[in-house]
Amino acid sequence: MTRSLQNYDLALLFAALSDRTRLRLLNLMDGREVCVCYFVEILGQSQPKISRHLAYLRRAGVVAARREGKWVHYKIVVPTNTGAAKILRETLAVLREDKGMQADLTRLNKSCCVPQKVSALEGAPMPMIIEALACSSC
Amino acid sequence: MTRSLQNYDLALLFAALSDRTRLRLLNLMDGREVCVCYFVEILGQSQPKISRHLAYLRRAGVVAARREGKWVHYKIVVPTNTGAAKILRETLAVLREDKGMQADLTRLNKSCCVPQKVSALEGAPMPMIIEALACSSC
DNA sequence: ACAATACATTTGCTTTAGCGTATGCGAGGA
DNA sequence: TCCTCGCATACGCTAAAGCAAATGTATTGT
Repeated sequence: MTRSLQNYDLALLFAALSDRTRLRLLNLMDGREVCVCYFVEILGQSQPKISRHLAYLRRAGVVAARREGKWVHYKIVVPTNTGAAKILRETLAVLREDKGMQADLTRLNKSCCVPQKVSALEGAPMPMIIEALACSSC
Repeated sequence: MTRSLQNYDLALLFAALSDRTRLRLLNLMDGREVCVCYFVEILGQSQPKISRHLAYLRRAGVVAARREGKWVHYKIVVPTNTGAAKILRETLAVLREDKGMQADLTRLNKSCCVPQKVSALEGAPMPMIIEALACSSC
């Protein structure tokens, strides 16, 4: 059914999406489960900063974390609210048209296909393609 | 064409949408051009507060103001960016399902159909239905 | 058990958001 | 011209966001 939870807190979702760094993180997670170390490497920003923004996204219920040994993987969680889900998916679609976002993805692909070239990523688990974002209604 | 301006500042749009009061204002403007005095009356909040939030929405390019004598009317401006437009329209759709938002609209209809019953609105221009938000592609 | 790795969290700081109160400004009306 | 109305903005404050730097905490390797 196309029913949504009553009175979904849209403002909270938008607050999570209102920061460029967080949008870059979401763009990197679009269709993928990504290890934190990649975020740090690709965005070229401090690890605590990345971690804080990921925590923000987690508290807003937009992403989920999964531990695997030393590493932690993040992926997008599509909201159960139908409208919020559409908004998130449309957001990702808009990000795909942004040059900076495309550049981030290019660097991610370069890094993960030849991780040994990026010393910081030696032995890091590769980003994994997931289908959780398949468009169900838009 | 379905082309969008490169690198639209999504974060700015989301910042504008990340506040409950601003979402209530947008909901009242959904398909309507509304005079500021109605916002003050319906939301039951101070005039400067309403005015500041309207200014925030204006700076984000989400609404436009039109002066008519002493009164100022506000209406939603759908972004030229295709994706941003979809996000805004979907946002309005989600708001329509919110009980609080529905209550706001009920009060707006009551106030504007019998403005003489609300002393604060004596002589105020009525909200005007507009078609600017007609769904063009969603 | 000890050290190193990969993240998370705390601390201290600066910036910005949001609010109430007071004030400014443009458009009528007397 | 002065006053009032409708709205916008400035001011002073408090709370929250965002950052860098330091510290804490699992997990793994030795």
